[in-house]
Amino acid sequence: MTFKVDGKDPGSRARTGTIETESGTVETPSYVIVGTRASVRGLEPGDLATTKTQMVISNTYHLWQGLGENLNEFPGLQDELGWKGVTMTDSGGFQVFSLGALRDEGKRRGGQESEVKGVVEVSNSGVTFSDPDYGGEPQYLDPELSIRIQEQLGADIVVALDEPSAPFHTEEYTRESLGRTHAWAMRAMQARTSDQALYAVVQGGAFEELRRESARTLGVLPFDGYAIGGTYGDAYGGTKEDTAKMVRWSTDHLPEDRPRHLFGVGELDDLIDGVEGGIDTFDCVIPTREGRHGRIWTHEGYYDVTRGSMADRHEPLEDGCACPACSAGATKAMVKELFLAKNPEGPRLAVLHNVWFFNTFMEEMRHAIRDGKLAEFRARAPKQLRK
RNA sequence: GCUGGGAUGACAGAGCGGUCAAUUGUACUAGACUGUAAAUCUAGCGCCCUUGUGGCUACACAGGUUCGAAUCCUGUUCCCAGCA
Repeated sequence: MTFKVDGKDPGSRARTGTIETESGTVETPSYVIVGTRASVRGLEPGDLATTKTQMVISNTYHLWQGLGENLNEFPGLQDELGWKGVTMTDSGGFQVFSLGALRDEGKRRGGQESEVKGVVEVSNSGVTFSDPDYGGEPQYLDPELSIRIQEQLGADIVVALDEPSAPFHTEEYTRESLGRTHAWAMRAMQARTSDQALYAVVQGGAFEELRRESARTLGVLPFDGYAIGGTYGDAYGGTKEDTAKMVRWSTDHLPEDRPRHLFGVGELDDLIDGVEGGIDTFDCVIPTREGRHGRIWTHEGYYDVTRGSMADRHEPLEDGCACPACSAGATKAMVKELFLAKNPEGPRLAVLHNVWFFNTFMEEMRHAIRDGKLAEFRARAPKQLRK
C-alpha cells in the first residue's frame, strides 16, 4: 500500500490524497462502508459497485466467531463481498468495548440497559469472549490471533487489536488500557507475515495527555497507517466536541505521510470536523443501519421514509439525486410501501441511497478541499436537524 | 324460509358477570441508532381536564336480569355457513 497527499486546505488540516493498493485506489477523504460479516447488510451482490464505494471494512470478531473451523476455507473478502475493491478488516477491538465495557456499564445503543453482562474479560495478554450469541463458550483472542485471522480474511488493510477507551472510563483505567493497546500494536506488527498494510490504533479517551502520548508512541513506529479509536461522536456519553478534540490531539503527532482513519464516525458534521482535523478515511454503520431502519440522508438533513405522510410523496428520495435507487425511479411512497410490506427491497433502496449519498458527500468534500472552498462547504452543509 | 354461528376501538382479533377504556398484532404518531448481538429498539395511540388510586362516553341497536354487563336474557337490524 502507498499513500500520497496531493492537496491541502489552507484553513485547516484537511487534505486530499490517494491510497493505492493491489486492489485499487482510494481517493481520500473517503467513507469506508461497513460490511461486518463480509457483506453489506441490506444490499444485494453487485449493488456495491453502483454506490461509488471505494473501500469496505469487515469485522474480524464476527467472521472468526461465525466461521469457526471454516475460517481456513474462507475464500477472501473480495470473493465473499462479490466486489473487487479495496478492503480493510477491523481487529475485533471494537467488540472488546461493545460486548464488554459498554454492556458491563449497563449501556446499550440508545441508552437501553443491556441484559447480558460479563461477556468480555481483558488481560494484558489478550481478551476472552464468552458470547452467548456464539454458544457462550470462552474464546480467546489476542493480537497474534487477530493478525492471523485477518491474514486469512485477506483485506488490503488490517488493524492491530486494541482496547478502545470509553467515555465512562477513569483516567487511571484509560492509562492502564492504553498500555495494553500499545503493547498489542507492537505484538501485531511482529506477528504479521503478510504484505497487508497494518494500522495501529490511537486511544487515550478524552484525556489530552493520554491521547497525545498514544499518538506519539505509535506515530514513531513503522505502521502503514493509523486509526483513531474510542471517539464515538456523541454516542455512549461523549460529545462531538470531544471527538473533534481527540482527533486534533492525535493528528498533532501522527506522521503526515501516512493515512489516518477515524473509527466509527460518523454523521455529516462529524465528517467535516474529522476532515478538518486531518482524517483521511472514516467508517460508520449509519448509512447502512439507519437506511435499513428507514432513515434517509440528504443534502437537506434526514427524514424517516416510513412515516405515514410519505404515502403520497411520489418523488425521489432526494430531489435531483443520481443514486441507483433514485435514478431507477424509486420514490418515497414506493420505498415506504416496500418497508410496510416487509419487502427487503425497501431497506435495499434506502441503503443504496444512503451509501451513495455519504460517498457523494465525501466526493464533494474532496472537490471543496482541492478548490480551497472547504469553509464554504461547511457553511452550506446540511443541518442535521438533530436533538 | 328454517337451522346454526357472528357483530369489540383505524384494521385483524382476544375477552365471555366484577380486578375492562378493554390482551395481542398491524397501521398510525413521536423518538432512538456513530470501528453492526440491530430489515431493530423505545414510548404513545376513546374524549376531557385542575394529569389523578380523576371525570365522561364506549364493545351493532333497544330493552331487561343483577349491587355490578363487552360478558347473561328478550327483541330488532345486519353478516356468514348449511338445508330448503
